[in-house]
Amino acid sequence: MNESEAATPRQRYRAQVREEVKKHAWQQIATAGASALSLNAIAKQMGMSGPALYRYFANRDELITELIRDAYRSLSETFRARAAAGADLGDLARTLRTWALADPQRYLLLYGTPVPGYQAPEDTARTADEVMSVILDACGADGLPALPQSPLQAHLADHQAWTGQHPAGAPALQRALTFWTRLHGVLSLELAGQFTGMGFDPAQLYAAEAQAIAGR
Amino acid sequence: MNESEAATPRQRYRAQVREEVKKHAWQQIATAGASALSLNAIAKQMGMSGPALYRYFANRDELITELIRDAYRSLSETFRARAAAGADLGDLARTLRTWALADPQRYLLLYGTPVPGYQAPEDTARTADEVMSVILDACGADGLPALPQSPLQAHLADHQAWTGQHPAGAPALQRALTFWTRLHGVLSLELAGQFTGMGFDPAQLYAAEAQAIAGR
DNA sequence: TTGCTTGCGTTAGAAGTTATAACACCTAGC
DNA sequence: GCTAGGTGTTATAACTTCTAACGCAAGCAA
Repeated sequence: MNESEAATPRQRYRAQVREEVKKHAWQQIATAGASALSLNAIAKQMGMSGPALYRYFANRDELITELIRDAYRSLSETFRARAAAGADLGDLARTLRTWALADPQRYLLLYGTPVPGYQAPEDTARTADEVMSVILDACGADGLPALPQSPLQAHLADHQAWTGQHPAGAPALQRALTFWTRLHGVLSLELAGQFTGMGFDPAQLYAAEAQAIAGR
Repeated sequence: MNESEAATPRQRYRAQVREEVKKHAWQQIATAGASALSLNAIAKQMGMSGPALYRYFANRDELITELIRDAYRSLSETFRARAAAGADLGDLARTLRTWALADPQRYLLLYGTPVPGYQAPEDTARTADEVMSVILDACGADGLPALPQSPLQAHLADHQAWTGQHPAGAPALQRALTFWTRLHGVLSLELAGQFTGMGFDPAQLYAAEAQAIAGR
């Protein structure tokens, strides 16, 4: 938004083209995965020659990073909107699955296998923190099912670099992390197709895990 | 083994070269990920010209498939050996983490983001079933911590395509699946580097999850 | 209105990649 | 010892990313 309503016509045009490039990029990623994304193919689809795209993105990595940025923003906005509408932890779990299934490769771009050594830019980490912050808020609610007592809570209480200034107690910290890892566990295996042919419904497995952490 | 002690010297040589190719492939994967694996680069490392490798692997996909096959075999053998030595479910959890950390990209090759549409060959599915079978065995033991009752158990009892002829009850089925998804959730996020900078120790989170499923 | 600057798209090209084809050689086995 | 099959070679096609050099045209300013 900030980009497309820029002052000069050139900036507006530029923003518009960048958006179109990203649109085609998402299409390619959805069908063949991020590793198969080709700047050249995108350029051809848009009716221009390959090197022209480099006016808009310095290289392939920059485009992918921009896609990651957008994906994090989308997830963060979705979560904050639901939280603002009064969602509890269980609602957030369902929201996450809906968001992931809407575009599996988008989820996997954020949480799937990264290239070894890839360093996410600073601002995406901050957007990811927004997501975690919403989860932490919801983990502070009353009436959530008990989690097994474990030495983990003491450890987390002593190592809260990731919580920022969030005033969450040790049980909430454990619940938030567990929320993340358990739901990601089901979701990523489902999206990777590891459950296909096994016969059961991944949604029910997911729901059971969500209920164990977030209750009814 | 079966391959390298083959009859003719040519077959023996062939098997030897294939092994060396795979060795270099694993090195490349470990440092740059599977998507960066280059047959050409491997050939140069081995002191031969690019196309020579195609005598040994029909194409890149076939090499990667072979690596996946080997990885599954390694995991299955590791698990069956531990089980034969009397390992319980908690031991298997620790075994899994050790195996994964020994070569993160090997774990991610099996359980990370796949190329959309990639179909694993039949025999790898069977090797993966061996792993699940060992887990199911361990899930049938007495004295494991209770899992929350949920409609999932009824659903799993009705949809057991994946259990083969394994005589496991519904609680064991749920435990086995949960073992897989929860441990994978922690492990994959850790290997993907999602915990770096958060301050806590992933091993403790993993241990807590392992204990919740497998007990002490 | 007349420039001038800046940005955009082009082609050309270097350095990679996967993969096929055609050819030479060597070796294993008859 | 000879022959056939397996192995490695080079050449080539069709891709990829990305840089360089060029021309054009649109926006901005005097």
